[in-house]
Amino acid sequence: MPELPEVETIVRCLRRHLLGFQVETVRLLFPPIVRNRKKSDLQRFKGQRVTGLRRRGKLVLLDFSGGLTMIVHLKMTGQLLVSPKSLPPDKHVHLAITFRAKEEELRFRDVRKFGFVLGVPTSGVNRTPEVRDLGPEPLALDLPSFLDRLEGRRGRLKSLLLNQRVIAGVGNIYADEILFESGLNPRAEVSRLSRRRLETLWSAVPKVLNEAIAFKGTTVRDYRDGEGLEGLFQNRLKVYGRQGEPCPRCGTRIKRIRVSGRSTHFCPGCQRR
DNA sequence: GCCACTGTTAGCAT
DNA sequence: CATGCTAACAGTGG
Repeated sequence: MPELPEVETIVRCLRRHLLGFQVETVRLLFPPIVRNRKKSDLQRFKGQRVTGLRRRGKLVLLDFSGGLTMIVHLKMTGQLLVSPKSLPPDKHVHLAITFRAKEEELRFRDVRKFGFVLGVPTSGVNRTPEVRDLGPEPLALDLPSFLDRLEGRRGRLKSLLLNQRVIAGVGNIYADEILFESGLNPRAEVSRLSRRRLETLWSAVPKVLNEAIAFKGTTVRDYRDGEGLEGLFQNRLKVYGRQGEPCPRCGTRIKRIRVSGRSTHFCPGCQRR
């Protein structure tokens, strides 16, 4: 679920709550969510202070003193929650970190268990495959670099937006919204798009993502920020989940189709190609 | 109860 | 190498 705007919102929220606190205990309740060979690697974080929170694509990076970083991917249903220690965790909480002189603990909760946590040296973050294989950040991507990335690519336009090696952070919801904003068809063949259309696409990407960040992300079902709060952008979605409703631009009924295995929402009126 | 569906992506097939 | 499908898991809704 969490795509770039949701992860960005979580990171900003956790920053306010966790920065400077020193880890007291690390409780691993469901070891398979840890991607390190040795699950005990996470115990190295004990005694370290939180020095920073960052986002890369859809990954959350928690930096600690002692040169350690915790990489978290929330996949479909993962959550990072700051919860009172007095509130008993439910069965979907797989990791809990307590801090000195803090009544709340940080919990990694994930109903579907697709998400993961990985402890690495901060100096090696960019060399870990999860980070290394990501494309550029869409909010800091100039037009020439964008066009370079698409050079020689083929396939459906939507698959391209979803490909994290091309651009990092766009998922199913925002891919649909970006394509609507651009007036481009999700099934368009990438290699046949004019330069002008690619330019339109390029400008729509940060436009949609920044607006979604301003509204603290989209809650369809599971997404919550670090405080357990829902996003507000779901009310402002133009096409995602709005099949059967009139297009806000031209009034045509929004359709829902399947593109490379993903449910896809678009307006047949203003996204003809 | 059964079946289809879900916001991601690794791993395999083509 | 690039691109396309599917399964991994759990829950929900028809």
